[in-house]
Amino acid sequence: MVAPQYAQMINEAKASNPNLIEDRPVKRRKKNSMFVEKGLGDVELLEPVAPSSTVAEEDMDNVDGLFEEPKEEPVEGLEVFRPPNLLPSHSQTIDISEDDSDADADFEDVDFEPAIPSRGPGANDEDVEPEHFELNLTATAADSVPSRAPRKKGRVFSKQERLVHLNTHKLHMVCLLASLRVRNRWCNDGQVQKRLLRLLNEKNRQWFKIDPSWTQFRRAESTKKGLNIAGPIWLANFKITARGMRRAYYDDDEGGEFRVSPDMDDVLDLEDFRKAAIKMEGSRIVGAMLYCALLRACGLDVRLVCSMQLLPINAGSKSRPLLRGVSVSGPTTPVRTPTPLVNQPPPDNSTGRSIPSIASRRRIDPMEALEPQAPRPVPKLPKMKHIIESPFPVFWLEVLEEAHQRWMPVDPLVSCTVDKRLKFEPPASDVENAMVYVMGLDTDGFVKDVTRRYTTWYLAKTRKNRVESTPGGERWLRRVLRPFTSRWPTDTDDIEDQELLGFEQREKMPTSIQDFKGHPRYVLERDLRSNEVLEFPRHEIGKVKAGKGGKMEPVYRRTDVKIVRSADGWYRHEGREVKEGEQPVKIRPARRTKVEDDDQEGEDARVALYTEDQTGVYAAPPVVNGRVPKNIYGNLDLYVPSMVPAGGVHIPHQKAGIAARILGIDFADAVTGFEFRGRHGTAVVKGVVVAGEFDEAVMAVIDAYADEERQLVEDKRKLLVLRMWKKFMVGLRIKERVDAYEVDGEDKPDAVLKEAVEDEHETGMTSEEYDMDEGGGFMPGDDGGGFLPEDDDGGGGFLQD
DNA sequence: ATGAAAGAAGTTGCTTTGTGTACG
DNA sequence: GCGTACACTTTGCAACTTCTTTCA
Repeated sequence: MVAPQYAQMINEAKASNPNLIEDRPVKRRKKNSMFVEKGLGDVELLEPVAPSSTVAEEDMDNVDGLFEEPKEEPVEGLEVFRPPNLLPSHSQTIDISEDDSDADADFEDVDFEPAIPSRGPGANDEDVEPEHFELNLTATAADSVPSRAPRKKGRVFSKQERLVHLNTHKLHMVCLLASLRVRNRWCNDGQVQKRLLRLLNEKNRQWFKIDPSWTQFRRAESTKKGLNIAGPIWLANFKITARGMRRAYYDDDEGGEFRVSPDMDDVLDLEDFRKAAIKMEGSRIVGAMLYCALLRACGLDVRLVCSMQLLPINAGSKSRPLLRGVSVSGPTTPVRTPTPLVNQPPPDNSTGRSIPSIASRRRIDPMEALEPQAPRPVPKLPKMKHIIESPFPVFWLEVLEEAHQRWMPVDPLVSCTVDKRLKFEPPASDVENAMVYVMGLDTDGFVKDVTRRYTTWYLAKTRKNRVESTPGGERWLRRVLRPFTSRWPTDTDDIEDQELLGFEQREKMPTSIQDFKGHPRYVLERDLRSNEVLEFPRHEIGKVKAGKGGKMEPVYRRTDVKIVRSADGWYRHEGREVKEGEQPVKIRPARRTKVEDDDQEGEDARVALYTEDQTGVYAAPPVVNGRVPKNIYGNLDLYVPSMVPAGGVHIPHQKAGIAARILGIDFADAVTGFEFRGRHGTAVVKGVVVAGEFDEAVMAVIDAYADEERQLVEDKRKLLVLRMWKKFMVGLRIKERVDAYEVDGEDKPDAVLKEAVEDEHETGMTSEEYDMDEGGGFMPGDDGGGFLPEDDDGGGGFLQD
C-alpha cells in the first residue's frame, strides 16, 4: 500500500494550491516550456500504479514489486530524473511490455495513460479538473508568446513553475527511494556475497569476528582495523568503468531529446549485478554496492548510503555541466538491437571497455559471460577516457561499530576513509555532487535519513534545499519515509537519533549574513518581515559581522520573533481585540487604497501593530431577550466561531434566515468573510445568528423545509410512475377494445394498438376523461398534495428514458 | 574565491458590506 | 413609481523574492 500513499500526497500538494491551474497570462515564459505546464498533470502518472486495494497489509515489498525491473531507460532514474512528460511518451518511461518477470503482475491492471486523470483515493475535492487542465496546456504550450525576450540566465520562475519543481523533486525522491531499495536488496544476494568473499582471506576476515569477552575498545578497534585492511584490497580489485549518479539539473534545452551518456551505469537487474561482481567493475554505485555485499557477507551490519542527487526544489540558473571524461565518439544513446538476441552470441566484453546495449546485456547469462568466447570480429570501439566525477562520493556505506552501537561511514572508492564523517560533504560549488538528503538503507531495507551526520551547515544551508523548508514538507517527508521505517526502533536506533540530534544542536551560528535568512534558530533584525517584531525586552544571543569591514549586528532567537497585526487585522482574522491601554509595538505606513484618499491624512496615515499578547478574545454584545445586536450594516461579524455573541447561536444554513422570518424571531445575518469581486469586497453570508432558545425552533423549520422539498421530489416521482401505469393501462384498454371489435379477415390488432398508442403520444396524454370515467383508480388521491403541473413533453419523455 | 549590497524584474498579498438597467 | 432580476464588475499598490552584477 505504498504507491497510493504517494499519489495521494502528490495530489494533496497539487490541491493545496488550486490557483495553479488558473488560466491567466504569464508575462514572461520561455517558449515551449511544456514541462512546466504539463508536469503537474503528469504527476497523475503515479496514481494508476496503485496496487489493488485488496493488498491490505503494509506489504513493503510492494514498492519493490512496482519498481523492480525498470526496463527501457531506467538509467536516467539513477542519474538524472526528468518529469515523465519530457520523455517522448509515457510508455517509454514505464514500458514493461517486454518484461517477462513476475514483477509485471502488479502492472497488469494498470492503465498508464488514463483518458481522464483519475482521482486518487481521498484526493482533495479541489483537484484539478482535467478538461480545465487540458485547456491551459494547449493555450500555454502552443500560443504563449513572451511579452519580451526571456532573460537568458536566472529567469524568474512563476509560482506555478516553482510548484512543478517542488512536485518533481518529491516525485524524484519517491522513485529514487524505491530504486535504492531494490539495489540495496541485491547487496544481500547470496551468489554475489559468496563470490566476493574470495577477495578476503581468512586472516583478513578475522578482524570482523568479535569476541564478546574483549574490551569495548578492542572490539571497536578490531572492526576498524578490518575495514582499513579490506578497503585497499577492494580499491585494488575494483575498476571504475562507468559513470555513477550525478547531480541532477533541469534541462534548459527543453525541446531537445534526452540523451543518456554512453558510459552511464548500466547495471539494471540482479543478473547484471552478479555479473559485475564477477568482473569487479562498474560505476561507483556498483562499487559501493558490491563492497556493501562483501561486508555484509563478512557478518557486519552494513548500510548502503546514498547522497540523493535530486532535481532541486529551487531551480537555479545553473544548467547541466558537460560530462567530463566521456568517450570521444560513439552513440549518444545506448544502441538497441532490433531483433531478439536469444540465439545470438553475447557481445565480447573481454576488453572491459565496451558498453554494449542495454537490450543485449540483459540477456547475457553471467556464467556464460565468463566462458571463453569464440573469436569473432569485434568492431572497433571508441576509446574511453578516464571518467571524471566529483571528488566526493555519492554512494558509500555505514558499518555498525557494534561495541559503541555507532554507525561509521566507510568509503572504499572515492575518499577511501573509515569513520571520517566530515570527508563526505562536497562544497556548494561542486557541479557533479550536491549533498541534500543522505539516506542509509540497512540489510532489512529500512531507510534512515543520516544527512545531519555529514553536513556542517545543516540548518543554515542544507535544510533550505530540502522539502522540510516548504510548507507541509516535514509531514510529507515523514509520510514518505514511514513505509521505509522500522516500526520497532531498537536501542541502536535511539542512540543514533540522539547522535543526529546532537549534530544539529551543536551546529554553530552562521558566519555569513545570508545564512541567517530563513534560519530556523537565529534571526537578524534586518530579515524581519513587515509583520514581525522582536519580543521585548530584546534578548541578544550573539553578534555577527556584516560583510568585510562591516559592523557587528546583533543576533536574536527565532523563537523571540512575534507576529504583529493591526487592531483590525486581529479582529478580522482571529476575532481578537486589542486590550485597553496597550501601546503599539510597531507602526508602519498605511497603504493607500484609493486614489480619492490622497488628501493630507492619507499621506501620513499609519497603522499601529500589536502582538497577540496585547489582545484578548473579542466578545460580541450579548443577546438579550431574544434580540441579536447588529452592526451598522445590519448584520453580524462572524469571522471565527468565537465571535458568536453570548446567548446566541450560529445556524450556518442557507434557509436559516427564511426560517427565522417565518418564526417571527429576531436574527442577524452571519458575515463570515469577504469575497473580492471587482473593485469591491462583498460580504459572504453564511446562515444567521439567533438567540439560543430559538435554536431548535429554527432547526425544526429548516427541517420542515427540507422535508417539504423531499416531499416535492417524491411527489414528482410518484406522478411519473403513475403516469407510466396510466399509459400502460390505457394501452391495455385500447387493446381490449380493439380485440373486441375484431372482425373476420382483419387480424392485425397489434398494429392498431401501436397506432393508438402513438396517437396518445402526440396528444400529450391529457385525456382527463379517461381518469374521470374509467381510470380514476390509478391516480393519487386528492389529498396527495394536489395536482402537479404537467410538463408538455412529460408524456413522451418518460417512455423514452 | 566568497560574500554583501544594490539593482532589476518579476510575483504575491492585501484590499474588504455594489450599481445600473430592463421590465413587469 | 416601485420592486425585482440580472448583468457587469474582475484593482492597484507595496512588499517580497530571486536573480545578476559589482565590488571588496
